Amino acid sequence: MSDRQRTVKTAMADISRHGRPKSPAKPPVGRGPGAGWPKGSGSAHVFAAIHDAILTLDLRPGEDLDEASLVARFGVSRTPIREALIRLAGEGLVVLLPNRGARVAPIDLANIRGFFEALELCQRAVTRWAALRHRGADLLRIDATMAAFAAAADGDARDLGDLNRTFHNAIAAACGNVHIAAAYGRLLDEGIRLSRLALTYEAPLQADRHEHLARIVAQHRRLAASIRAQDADGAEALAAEHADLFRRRINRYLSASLAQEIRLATTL
Amino acid sequence: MSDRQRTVKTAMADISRHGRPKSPAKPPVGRGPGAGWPKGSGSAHVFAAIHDAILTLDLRPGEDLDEASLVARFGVSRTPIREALIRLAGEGLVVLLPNRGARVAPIDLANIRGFFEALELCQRAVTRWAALRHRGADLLRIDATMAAFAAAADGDARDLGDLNRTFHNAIAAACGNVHIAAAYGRLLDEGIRLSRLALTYEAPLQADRHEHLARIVAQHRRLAASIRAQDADGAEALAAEHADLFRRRINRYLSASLAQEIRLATTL
DNA sequence: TATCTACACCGTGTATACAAAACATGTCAG
DNA sequence: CTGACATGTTTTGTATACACGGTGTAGATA
Repeated sequence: MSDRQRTVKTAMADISRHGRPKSPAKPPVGRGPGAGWPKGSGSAHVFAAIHDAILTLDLRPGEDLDEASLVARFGVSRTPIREALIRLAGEGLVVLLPNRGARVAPIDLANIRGFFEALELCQRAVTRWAALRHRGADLLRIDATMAAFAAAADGDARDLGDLNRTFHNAIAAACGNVHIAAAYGRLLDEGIRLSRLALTYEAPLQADRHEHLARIVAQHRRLAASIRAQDADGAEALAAEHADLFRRRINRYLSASLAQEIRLATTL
Repeated sequence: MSDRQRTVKTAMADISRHGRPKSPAKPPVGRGPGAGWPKGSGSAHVFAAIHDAILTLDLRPGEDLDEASLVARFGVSRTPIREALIRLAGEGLVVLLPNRGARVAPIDLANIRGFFEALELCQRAVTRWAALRHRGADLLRIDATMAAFAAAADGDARDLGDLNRTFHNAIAAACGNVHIAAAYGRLLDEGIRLSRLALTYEAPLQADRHEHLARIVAQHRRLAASIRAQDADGAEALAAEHADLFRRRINRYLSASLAQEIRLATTL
């Protein structure tokens, strides 16, 4: 077996170890034809599982994905695997190399400025429009997701990325512009990867972690309040500030890790 | 044969009548296994052909796409057809209905305001950043595509949509932000469909057509000049103005067609 | 006549078989 | 010893076979 296959299988095994995925990793009854998932759900399951694994970095950026390993892991044939990979490529999470397979989209740290630039632009737009156009149900969702994040932050949950994304997606759902909301959603996905990449360089229990979380929660609260008050300018300004907080945090971690690597490289 | 199949075949036959596609509609040698396109190109060809047909409205918005007809039309099996449809769905040009096939994404005139809003936002950003960050090769491409559009407009070419899109894509390529450029590219695609939809309601040789084209060409020229001069504010303002010109043109045609339809409906 | 149901047909989702391209390995010539 | 070439293996791209879900229709019943 080649090295490519091993890496994928290892990462997928990690999923099980972490308790993911929520849905069963294998079809209810067994293998073989006619014994799989209901009907159109095999491809959807594979897509969701790989999507999740990429966002959690269980499948690391740049890692090779060969179809044979995925077939073995998910117990479906190559057809739904390939469909899932194509869909993931459409979302920018996977890169397809003609005649040479697929790999997890690398995180382009060289152009990270462009990422934050796009994130700020979309976040400002989405938040402003949400303030202007939200409906009752939107506010309920925004408040609920905000509370979920705040509770998890209080409770010392380890990974707040998903909850933060859910909060901002709730705002995006209220903005009344599917085009920008879709682009924003992708940026949020990429942001989760960045955030978790930075976490790997972060000391597990950093000194200012609680302070930082409190700042995020406070900004979320002000964001939700200005949206509720239909204060477009205020919401947009807060969105920019919030994006900047994220940017500074990531940049801090990345430059710290860079310094660390330089230190390592020079002492060798 | 069902009605669904007939509609697709008719539209595809239109492609041949119009002289499209540029690449051969069938593999060089013939049908059957082992006689198709090189290797990974069958799917790519189908994707490009359907993509083109959707943008030209040869495949009309909302039209059903069944795999059997596409198989017959392109001479490849269902597998590359399905891959192409999935990719197109990823770009928002096709809608996949679980267990019930695919259809060309409808043009959502009800939310057209959101489209123009997103277009203006992305066009402003992309054009501003292009002014700030362009490189030499970018300017060459921008000028070349601008000249191509202007020449075609002078020469009374019938369909300037592609050339206009190429010009703005050249600007997007110079903006140094792949995230927003990608979102902008999709909006330009949808804009072409909108433009051609409006054209169907337009009298073939409208009185103010030349005046309108001259205005577009003039704006393109000023856009390129401000980008070259690295005048970010000027470029962004022009981008907004240019988007607004497009919006007003589409809205004019659409409300004219709406009035026409109401007139028709009330006289019946 | 209207409605409900059983059934057959059609089309999609998945599995698998086959072909071609890329990759690795080993051999031979220089 | 090095490099180029040939061959076998691996992996992807495509074709095809099969099974399930959805849909429409015909017949029965109220």
